[in-house]
Amino acid sequence: MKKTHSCGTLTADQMGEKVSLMGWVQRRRDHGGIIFIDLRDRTGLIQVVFDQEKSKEIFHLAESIRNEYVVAVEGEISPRSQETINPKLTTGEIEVFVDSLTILNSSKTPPIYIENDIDVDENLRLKYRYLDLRRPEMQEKLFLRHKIIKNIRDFLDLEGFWEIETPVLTRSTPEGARDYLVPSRVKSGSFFALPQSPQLFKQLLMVAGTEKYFQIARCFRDEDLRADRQPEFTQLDMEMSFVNSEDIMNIVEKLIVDIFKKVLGKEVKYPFLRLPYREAMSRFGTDKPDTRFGLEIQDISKLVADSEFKVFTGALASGGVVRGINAKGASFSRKEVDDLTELSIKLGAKGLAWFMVGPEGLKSPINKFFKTEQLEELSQKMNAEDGDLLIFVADSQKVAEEVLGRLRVHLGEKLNLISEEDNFLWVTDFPLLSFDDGEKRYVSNHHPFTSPVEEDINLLEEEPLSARAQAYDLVLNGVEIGGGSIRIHRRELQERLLKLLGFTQEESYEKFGFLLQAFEYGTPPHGGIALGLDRLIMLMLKARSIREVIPFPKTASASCLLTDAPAPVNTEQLDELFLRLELPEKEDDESEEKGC
RNA sequence: GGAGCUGUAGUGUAGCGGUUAACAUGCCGGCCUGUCAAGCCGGAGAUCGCGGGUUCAAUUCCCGUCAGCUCCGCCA
Repeated sequence: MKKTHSCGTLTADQMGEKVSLMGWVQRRRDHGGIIFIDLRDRTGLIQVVFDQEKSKEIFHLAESIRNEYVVAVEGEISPRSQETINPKLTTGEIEVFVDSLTILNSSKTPPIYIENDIDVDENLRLKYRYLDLRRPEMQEKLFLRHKIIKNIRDFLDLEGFWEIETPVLTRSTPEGARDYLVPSRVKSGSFFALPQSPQLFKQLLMVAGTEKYFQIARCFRDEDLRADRQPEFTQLDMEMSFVNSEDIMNIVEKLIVDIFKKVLGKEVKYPFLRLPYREAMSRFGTDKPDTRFGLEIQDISKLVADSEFKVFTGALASGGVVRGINAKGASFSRKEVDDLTELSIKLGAKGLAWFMVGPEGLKSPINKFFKTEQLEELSQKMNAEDGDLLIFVADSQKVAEEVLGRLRVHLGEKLNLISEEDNFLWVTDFPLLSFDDGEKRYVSNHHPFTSPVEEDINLLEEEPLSARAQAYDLVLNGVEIGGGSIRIHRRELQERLLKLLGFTQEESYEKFGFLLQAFEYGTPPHGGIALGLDRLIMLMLKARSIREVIPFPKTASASCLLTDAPAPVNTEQLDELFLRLELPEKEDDESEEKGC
């Protein structure tokens, strides 16, 4: 017997046709003399009917069927009588009268319901992921993920990109995230690292003359997890030769517009806003602003400079700033304002100055430190209206931006100001370097292969922090979904950068010699970008976590509840690799010999 | 590494210093020929995450631990 049709695709057009269906039993309704089964496959449900009078034998077999049994049925597509049509089912006008039944497999009662909108511990969903993935909403996610990736491939193919694979076993390079290491058996004592991204290989592909490269690349970073971070994740990795930043941003915009249109049927507005890093920080307090709502940060430093309020003037005197947000229409209670203050302190502020706006103007315990005309000016600058709440942080610029940036998002959510639209933007003009106080050296903001802006190259040695990078981040709804840059393609400049980052010449040659050498053989100017596919798909499908769009994700402690990985290995395996474990003392009973 | 939240039949929840640990759903059995969240009747099912402490008595209070989730650090 062959499956001839899919359950959810059958319509009244096939009326009278004999069909053979195979799938899972969603539900059985046994009325004694007649049994209904909702048969499910990945396309949907259809009702199949067993009539006692048609065949005692088949009917008897049908009585033994339970949920999630896998069955094959043959029968005729029949119309339902008017009263028995089920408008909730796409196949609700028809049903299949069964004249042959085979039970292909039985099933235990599943630990989770195979249906949408279940409210169940994520533990269970992950442990029985194969059942969780049977649920229609998860199947939809798998399908759309497939569609998105297929569209990306089609689009980039038409644009002349070649999909090229790069190694997963590669070498550990300094900078960046913690590497996952893989010991070499053949070269004892040496290790491969799993790639954090195919960065250097894609640059070498440009040296190799491939001009336009892309890859749906699995990347690995051994860092702690978040709702939008997994230790292994998928990037759409791209690189092009003979291009500038604009070229790359343009092609990515086209790509995004194309997949939103083709997969979701949504029109995305473009070109995307380009926001210089400095402006993003001062207006939104973050380098990945959510611009779906207002509540922008205002600077009132000048305005309050000659007030009597020591918290403000003190911060200004030590080189800080006073900045604030008008929480439009917040009309918070005193308790809510106190909670907000507490949150600010948790975020790193020393406190929160606030004014409630009433019909007579600003009201606050700190009113007395300001002259009437100062309050008036403040009102105007902040566009204060009855019912608003003005909040201010006085601190270093860095702290004020950071705290207000977070408060802004918090308020946006609390005040329900965030619209459902998809809001893309580019953040550009990042500083090339920052100074790491802990390590006492300059570190790359993007990565060490990012090219400075041409006219800033001469700043590198005397004023390194002022040099801008030819880098750009793509942000969607306040989530960073990608970043890229124009790369350095000349050995001399790359060596200068590495030196600036604190690498000795020996270290540079040892770690990056292959790249520096490659640059000596006619490397074209090039640049690229990597998009976090899981995050993009999560946002496209309005999922709450990337775990929802990754078939087999890991938990917050980076383990797989389905396979129980990672797991100990036996000593023979370690011996082959010349490895010996030296674990921190901890009463561990019998954790040896598990394997997978 | 740090903080917070959660953990009670298969599942989702309730509960309380002393109970026969409750409800819904699922499961099992019976009845039932038009249901589609089928219905009716009956039944089984819980070492209250784990360990320790306080107490005459702990699922309940305390401490620790494990697991999951969220956030901070970390994530070129």
